[in-house]
Amino acid sequence: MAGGVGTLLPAAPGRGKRGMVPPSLASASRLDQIRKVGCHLLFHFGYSGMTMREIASTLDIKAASLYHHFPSKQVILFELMQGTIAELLRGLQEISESGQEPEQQLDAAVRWHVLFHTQKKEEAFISHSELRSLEEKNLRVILKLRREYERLFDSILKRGRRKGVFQVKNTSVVRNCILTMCTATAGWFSPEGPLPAEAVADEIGAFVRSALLTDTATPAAKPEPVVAADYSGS
Amino acid sequence: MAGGVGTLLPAAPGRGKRGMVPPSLASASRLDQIRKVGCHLLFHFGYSGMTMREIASTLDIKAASLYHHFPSKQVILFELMQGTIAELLRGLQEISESGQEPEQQLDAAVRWHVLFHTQKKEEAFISHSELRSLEEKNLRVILKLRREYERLFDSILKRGRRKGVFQVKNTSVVRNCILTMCTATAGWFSPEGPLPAEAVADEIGAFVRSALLTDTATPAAKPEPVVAADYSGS
DNA sequence: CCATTACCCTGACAAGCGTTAGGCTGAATT
DNA sequence: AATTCAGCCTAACGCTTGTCAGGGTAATGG
Repeated sequence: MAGGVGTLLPAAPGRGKRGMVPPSLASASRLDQIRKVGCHLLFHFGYSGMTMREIASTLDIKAASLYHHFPSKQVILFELMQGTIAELLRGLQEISESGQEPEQQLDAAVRWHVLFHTQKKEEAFISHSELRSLEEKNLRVILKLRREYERLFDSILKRGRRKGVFQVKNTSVVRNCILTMCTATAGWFSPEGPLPAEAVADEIGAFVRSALLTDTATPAAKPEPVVAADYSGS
Repeated sequence: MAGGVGTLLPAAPGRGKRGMVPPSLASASRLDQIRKVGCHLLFHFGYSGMTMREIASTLDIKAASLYHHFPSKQVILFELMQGTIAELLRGLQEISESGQEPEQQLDAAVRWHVLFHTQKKEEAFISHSELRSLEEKNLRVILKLRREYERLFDSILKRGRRKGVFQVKNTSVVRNCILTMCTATAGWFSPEGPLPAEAVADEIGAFVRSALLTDTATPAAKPEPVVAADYSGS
């Protein structure tokens, strides 16, 4: 990573024709191949920029054959988003049922969110950028999951505030700030970059901790000082 | 704001047919009308989801007539992005030429970025989400502006770190965190929400200050305590 | 009064879209 | 040996896309 913001590797105009099946998914089932290729194209071109014919040609089959596996283009998008967000939600549910203190839960939640968005960056990116492409019925399903996710996150923040360890003025502003910051890693993080996902998660975790923790709070399980030399903040 | 993440007001499928010219732009020049309507549609449907025919029908003219004002769809997008990012950049240039201390410059930069993205949310949102829709030549122009923006922001962070007032481990991670967090306000802020843009900018400013300032740093021009009662952070 | 210009129109073009109908093939199941 | 069925095909459907050529009309400026 470290560079710009990304999302533009295979340059929109001359997207490289015809079908060499990416060897990475040669062994997967056709269904998974379609999912994977669809995900890739959605990430790079968006829903209305992705075509069934391009999914097909990447897999060296014809567009019509896709309908043996999926009933429509919309369903490809919907299942991808549903699966992704549901998995993301399950992770947060586990954290919030862990019985830990709010400081540790916040740490874990941020870490989980960042690692998820850096390791499954395409799915994650799509799941928050293609809401507008969902048909109404599907949209309602996704928004419900999403609201539940925000609700859980908010409850961590609120418990921390009640306990006096978080400085949070407006819960939904702070929640939006934290979540969007973590979500955005899916846009700029690159696994080929100098920093591994773990390191990014650590740094963002420290960032959020410093931003929220009151000075009387226990420093949570802060793994290491934030700055190389000089100071160790908070 | 305060609710979900947004960007989905006019529900994709049944987007409300035919042309009532939005009265808000009845007096503008045709060129500006096209710009404005194009911006609106780009915001809601993305580049490949926006059609020339829909711009036209909103203005009660035919699609072909648009070509009297713009040579192509691509140019509508490009000019919009170019103008927006250039304006954003000018603001940051002024700040970084102000001769203030890094703490104040960071404050001002965050505030500028947030206010810009909340007040011109459509243009701003498009300018960072539609990079992938730019033709290569245009993309290079935009990326140049963008990199310059990041460079200026980085230099504020680095000066603050050298001075010992910012705790910044990895400059580009921290910069990406701050900028994407501020940028994302264009996605969830709503002028009809309970909080005015100013208040959001203040709260995010405080968030960033708390995250970055070392405990030896002067508390900058912090306008008010971060939490209602109990504590005043940093 | 004539010429120019700004602006919009009709009508069409080639290309591309998601999707469907119907048929072929070869392997698995009975 | 007969049947089923997954998986792919060709061919086409109706529609939408960006864009262009060419023509009209009303206002402007000499």
